[in-house]
Amino acid sequence: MDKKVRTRFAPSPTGYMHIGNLRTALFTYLIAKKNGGDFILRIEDTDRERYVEGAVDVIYNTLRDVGLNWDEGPDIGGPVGPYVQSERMGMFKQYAEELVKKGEAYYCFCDKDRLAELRDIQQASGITPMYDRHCRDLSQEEIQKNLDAGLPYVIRQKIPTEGTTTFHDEIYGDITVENSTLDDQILLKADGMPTYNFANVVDDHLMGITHVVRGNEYLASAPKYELLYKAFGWEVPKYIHVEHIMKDKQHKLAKRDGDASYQDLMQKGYLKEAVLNYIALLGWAPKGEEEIFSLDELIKEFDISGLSKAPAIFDPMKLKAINGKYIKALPPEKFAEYAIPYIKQSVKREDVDLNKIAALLQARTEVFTDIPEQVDFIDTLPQYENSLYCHKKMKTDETTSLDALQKALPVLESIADWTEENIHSALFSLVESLGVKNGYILWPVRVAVSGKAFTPGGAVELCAILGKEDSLDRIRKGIAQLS
RNA sequence: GGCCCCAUGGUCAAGAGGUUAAGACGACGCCCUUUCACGGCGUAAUCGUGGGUUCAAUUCCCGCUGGGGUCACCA
Repeated sequence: MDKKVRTRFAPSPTGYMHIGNLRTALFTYLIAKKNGGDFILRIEDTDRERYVEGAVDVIYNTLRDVGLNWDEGPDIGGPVGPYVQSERMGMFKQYAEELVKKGEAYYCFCDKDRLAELRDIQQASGITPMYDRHCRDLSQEEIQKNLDAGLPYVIRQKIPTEGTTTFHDEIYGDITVENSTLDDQILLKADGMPTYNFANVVDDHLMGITHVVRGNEYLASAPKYELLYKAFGWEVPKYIHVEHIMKDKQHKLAKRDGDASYQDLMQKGYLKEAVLNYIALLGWAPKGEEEIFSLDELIKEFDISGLSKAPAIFDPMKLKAINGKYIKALPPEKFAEYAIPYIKQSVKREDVDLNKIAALLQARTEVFTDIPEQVDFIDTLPQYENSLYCHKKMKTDETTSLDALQKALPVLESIADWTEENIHSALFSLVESLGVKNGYILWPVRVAVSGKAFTPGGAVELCAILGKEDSLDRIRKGIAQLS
């Protein structure tokens, strides 16, 4: 029987959750849960330069918000802690030294100046910059002498000079590269701290990680990882390299694009379920035709074979559409709860029924931030052109509209109890007695009352919301404007 | 530039050596409807390009083109 699946999400606390990152977390989580395994959170906070106050909370909050709950992590602990990389720093030196003993790594005393100079020369002559292995074959005596003299050193990986290295990726298959193209990368820095690549390999091994999901940018360093695992004699985890999320064909979705982070999207009025659902679909395709999935459904549906090899372009339209589906599926009370703050942004008057407005809005809202503009006519009737009254299909124009409004006004004035039902029957009996099409009366009324071409609801609903006095007032204004 | 990866409609994408080349978003058209929306129905791709292999390739191989990634004592 296979051992238990363990996956990990290992973000750097930058204070920003890119949706590509969140998607990686999602896939990582899904692979674990799909196989009844554990999802582990490891914070990679060793980059002090990039440290941002409160950034770890952004990670916690985002993950919790969308329901990606971790089984082990900094806050809840676990058997293979610590789960914050800065607290693990002391443990890497011994592993680097173990590799030196095995002849898989070596001490390097080259200083940064020499390396910079080397790089300059190589670049100038059009060669790919690589360490020239100056210290690779130092004698035991030389090494000892330097060590005794207290010279600073790093430990480098000893890459085979010949042959090829092949690693396996679950979506790309086998990938082979010439060892001669691989650099003798630094494992342990002069300050005794591990480099990212080295720490990653050791941490993943120590934490028993079985599947590594990471961005495609790591594909190029994967052979070096492969070699490291082999050097240690450790079992290599399964790799799943996922492609980037693009803004367009040649640019990755970046922070400045405004759609790039989970926080951006939340601010724009998207539902977290919709965002999670949409990003799952970016670079992954379900087997069937269904596209709307809850997190639990994703666990059932997800399969690595559906992952794409090509980058995917982020499509705000599609996100909107999916968000709209989630909004329509919301219980009306829930929708009202979300929508009312947005309605209040443009509706300040207090004599209108916000819940009623919300009910009208639900079927025609794709994103909450669209709401204020849809209901801005409620507080004040906007200026509008008489051309709004003209509708070829309704066969209305300025003349017929004036007539319609003049006929509708007294009928509406006579309504004692201003309810939607009463308005409806009053207007429809007028239509009937005149023997005209519904639109003959209703279209002009709606225009007069809203001043807009598109409104959330028809004439009857709008009148009911605005109240008798305001509705009649607006109709009178319409009559005046048309006269 | 070296190395690696990728390439089906505007976008996300399914797909198999021989199919009418799914579906979704968007677009367009029609229907429903008191507008818009919602809903329903329908329309639009020969699979980047040039060569192979094959009875047959969009599906396999090679070149080209295009795009992406990567080449730090950063993570």
